[in-house]
Amino acid sequence: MLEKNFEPKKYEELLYKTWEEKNLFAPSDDLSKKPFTIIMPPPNANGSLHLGHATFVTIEDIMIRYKRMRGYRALLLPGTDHAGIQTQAVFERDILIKERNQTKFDLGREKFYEECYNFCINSKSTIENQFRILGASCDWSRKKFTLDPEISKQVLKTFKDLYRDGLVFKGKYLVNWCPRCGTTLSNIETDHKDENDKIWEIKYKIKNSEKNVMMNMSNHKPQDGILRQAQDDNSKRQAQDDNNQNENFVIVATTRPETMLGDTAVAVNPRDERYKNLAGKTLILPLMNREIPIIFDESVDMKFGTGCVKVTPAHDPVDYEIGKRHNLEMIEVIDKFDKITENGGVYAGMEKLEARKKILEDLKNLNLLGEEKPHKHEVRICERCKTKIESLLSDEWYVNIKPMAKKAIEGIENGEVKILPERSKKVLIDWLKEFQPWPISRQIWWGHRVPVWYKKEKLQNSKNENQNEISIKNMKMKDDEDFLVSTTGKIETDLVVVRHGEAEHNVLKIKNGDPKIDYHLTEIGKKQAENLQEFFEGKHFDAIFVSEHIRTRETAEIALKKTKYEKLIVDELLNDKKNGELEGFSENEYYKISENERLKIGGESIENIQKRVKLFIEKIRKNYKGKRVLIFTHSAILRNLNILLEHYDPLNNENSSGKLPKATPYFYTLFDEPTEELVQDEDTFDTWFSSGQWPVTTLGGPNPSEDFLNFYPTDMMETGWDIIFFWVARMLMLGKYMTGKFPFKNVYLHGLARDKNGTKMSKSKGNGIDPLITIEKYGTDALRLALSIGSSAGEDFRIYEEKIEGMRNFVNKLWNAGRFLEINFNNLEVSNNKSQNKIENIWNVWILKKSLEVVSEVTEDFENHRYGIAGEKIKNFTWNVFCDWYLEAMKIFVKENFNETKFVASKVFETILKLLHPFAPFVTEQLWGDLKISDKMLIESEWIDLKNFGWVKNLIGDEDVEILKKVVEETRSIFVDILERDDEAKSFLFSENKNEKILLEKNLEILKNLTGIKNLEISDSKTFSLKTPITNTISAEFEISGEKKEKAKIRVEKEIQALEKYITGIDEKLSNKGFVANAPKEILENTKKIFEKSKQKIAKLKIIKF
RNA sequence: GGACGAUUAGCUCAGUUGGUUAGAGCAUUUGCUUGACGUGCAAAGGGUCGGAGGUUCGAGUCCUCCAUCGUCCACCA
Repeated sequence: MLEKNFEPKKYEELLYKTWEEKNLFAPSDDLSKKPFTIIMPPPNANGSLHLGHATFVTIEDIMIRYKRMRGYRALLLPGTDHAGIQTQAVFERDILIKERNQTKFDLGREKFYEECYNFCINSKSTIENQFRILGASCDWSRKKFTLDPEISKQVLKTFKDLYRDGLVFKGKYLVNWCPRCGTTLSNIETDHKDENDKIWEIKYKIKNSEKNVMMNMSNHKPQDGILRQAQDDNSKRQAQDDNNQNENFVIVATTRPETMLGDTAVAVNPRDERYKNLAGKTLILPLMNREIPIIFDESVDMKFGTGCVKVTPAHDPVDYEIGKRHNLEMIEVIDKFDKITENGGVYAGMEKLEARKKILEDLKNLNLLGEEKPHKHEVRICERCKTKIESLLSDEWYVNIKPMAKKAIEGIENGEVKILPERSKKVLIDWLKEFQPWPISRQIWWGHRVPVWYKKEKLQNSKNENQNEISIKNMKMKDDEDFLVSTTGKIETDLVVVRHGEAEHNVLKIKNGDPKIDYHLTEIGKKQAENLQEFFEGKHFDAIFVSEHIRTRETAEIALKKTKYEKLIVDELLNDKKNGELEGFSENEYYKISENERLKIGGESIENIQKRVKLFIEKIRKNYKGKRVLIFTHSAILRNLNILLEHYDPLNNENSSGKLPKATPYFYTLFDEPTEELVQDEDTFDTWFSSGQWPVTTLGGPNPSEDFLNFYPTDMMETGWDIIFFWVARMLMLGKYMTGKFPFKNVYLHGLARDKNGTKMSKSKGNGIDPLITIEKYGTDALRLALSIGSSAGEDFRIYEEKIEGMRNFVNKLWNAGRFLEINFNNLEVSNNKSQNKIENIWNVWILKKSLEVVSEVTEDFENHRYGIAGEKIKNFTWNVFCDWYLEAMKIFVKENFNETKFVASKVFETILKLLHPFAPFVTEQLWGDLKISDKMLIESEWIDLKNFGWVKNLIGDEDVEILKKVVEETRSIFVDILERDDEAKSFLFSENKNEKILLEKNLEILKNLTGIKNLEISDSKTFSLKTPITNTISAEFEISGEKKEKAKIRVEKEIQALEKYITGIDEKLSNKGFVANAPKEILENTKKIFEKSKQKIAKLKIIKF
């Protein structure tokens, strides 16, 4: 017997354990089923569960559970992200500084990495278990971590590939530098913040100024003008500044006076009349006494400040661009530790802000400081630690995303990748169109270390400018020769090996090892080769080999149609296995003969093939060491490559050895020891560089591993819209680059959780909802329902305790419906063989039909990703239809139609459990088990197939239920409102229609129960009572006492009024020629019907006598 | 500065392609209870759908403008 209330804590953990132990989260291995894959956004390994996680887990789990029930090979693949900068910051702050009073330098790089790794592994298991609490039905056997050896290996290799393809470059450019994190950041890793700051005016002397300049200037008012003479200043200053009496100044404004140390020009707008005559002039930079030019640049806003801008190309993005345009010197004056560099003259070594103070002071003393004004402006801050960003020049690795972005844009535009909500399409495309190179190196230790190795000897020759600088970044490299891009520090020769596409002899099942016999590619084979074009486009190979067989050449030629290459090198070592006398035999006959026999008649031994492969590899080693080579060959060669190059086996296991996928690239690397001592680059990759490869690497791609072949490209990428640029854009670009295919077909961007007032949830505001506390209090199902019902793609949603409480109530309601069924039926009976039975009870017919309507609607909503709406419909059906009407009526009729009712109630409840399971997996699974619906668990049951319910269509009686419902609603309302539930008063129902009268009589007990009127009778009309029409033929009649008559009268009058108003509207409509002519038939006829009905009702109401 | 979104009952939100008298939950008021559930049941009050135009036989729904709020992007010294 179920308990009175559902207590989630009692069941949730156990249920999850059972699912997991029974391995029900793993995708079915039935390959005839379609795959449906979601790669989960990996949460940061350092943190704990927050509502954002709960949101995506809920939505993704809904998708996966639904698809699993629909019979897909559903895979929800979990994982965690090492989250470079963030983890390093957390680890430094919380562990090193707080607990041990250490810095990372105390540990050193290796130790730091090791300890940070352990720290992550610990947090990782915490968050993984928290995902279990959320009910995520993900396949834990496939879980991944961005720093797993296999993943890391591929991440580094991708960098190498990009480098080989000319898409990676190193350069010294202006970057966003976070002084706290001590690293470069990409643009999207910075935020903007309004800040109340100050702006200072500084005077820059014009060198050798002439009178005419001064005269022109005097035409301007001091406020907007902008050149002022020293004489304009007060006499005190004049006295101090006697020597400069006749000099002119340009006044610039700045919020960051310290940057003036690096000024190399002052810019004005070329259209600015005020400064036309400054052409060719130079200025003397105060404090530094450096001569700097006046330049003219369109980017200067004439209306802002004085219209003169000091230009510091090395420390400001705008100035940097101006500097590039005008070929200005870039003088670095602020270093990566926020100190003034040795270029800063006497200020060298000072803290940035300290220097600012001193500079202002010195300027004041020199009488060169103008006004100081408060100034509100936007500053850039570090997305992670909120520290103000410094712009400075730094050597970084960049990815030229332009070609990849172009492809991504195409994919989005042509619908290859669909995005929900639609509007995000434009946002994403606009962002991709900006084509800014992506800086991917970060100056932190935690992450994938940049796989670039410098020759130590050369490094020692170059000078390390700054003692504090622990990076080798600033060391100069002469050219490409001086470094090696390598994932291991060894010289790496990459082989991409492709088996030919399907050829004629494959179809004919004929053995062919003689290259003189031409078997061409079939149409399918050509198609297979064509599918490689996208992958090879833009890729560079140092040599391309084919075997002597025409099929490899054809495959190569088609596959490389979009690729630039010189020639195909034919090498007989790559030929297919020789068959000797068995050449041309059918496979059947061939395999009848033993290996030994075959060798005797000229067949080729495995040893011999291996010898050929070895020879070939030696050849490559000799001629293409450190390069990348593409090979088109045969399965025999591929297999033996696998055996020979033990370091990597793309076949994964022996089961797959039977069939090697055709026209699929396999990747191998040959390693050779370098001859010189090498030192690895000290930077690590931007976290998003590895997560950008996530859908590929988690599946073991781009190597043709089983999972990669079975699940890539994935079906759905579900994530928050806030990381669309960070992540979605990068995955599209890198996934396509790595595999030739976009990593997912659909993107669903969920909204972000907000509190009741619509403000973002954050720890600092304290308005966040902790999912774990919430679950503890209300259960996982309640939280999941609150997060999913009423949410839609891209729309932020509000979540608050009352909402969760409401969902908890619903879960309990469902539980009790189950409990009620258990009380009545003990267990449920859903076997399909009863489907042929006639259903006689009208309530049973009605609920069955209603439930199927819901199935149909909800299924469509699921298919269209309207999960919020689907959930709401199920909830409403369960509560307001099944419980409030059906179960209430059932209480009365269950005894008469026990078997039939048991069957129908079971069937409908089964339906409810199935529909609701994706949203509320725990309570539904528990009920499913407790009511013994099936031996299978609910999670593995099949979705309702409407085809099995065709017979329901022919059942009749559901319309009668609609009539009864109406009777109940009308009667109940009057009974409560007018009669004030006076049980003494007599209440009657009356129908002019004989059948209806029988219907009412038959359902009298139900009507009594539903209306709450104990004395309800079916009777002939009594004219002395309050008689209210319900339908055209049915009326309810009440015997009411004197004081209630007035109330009744008001009610009836009100109703008449409303109806009359309504009917006037309809009348107008119907007399409108346009409406009659244009409205669709259905609408028109419906309107007419309603008009008549309403008219009749009014008439009936009007004749009521009180 | 550019782009996008929102504005419907006191609060939080639905309202699919324009077509019956605009819905739900919460909150409010009133009443109900001997067994599925008070984490419940029933009834009631509450909206000229932000404003102004327009298209249409018909607009919460489509178009234009405006207002307010919000978000994202962007180099304003």
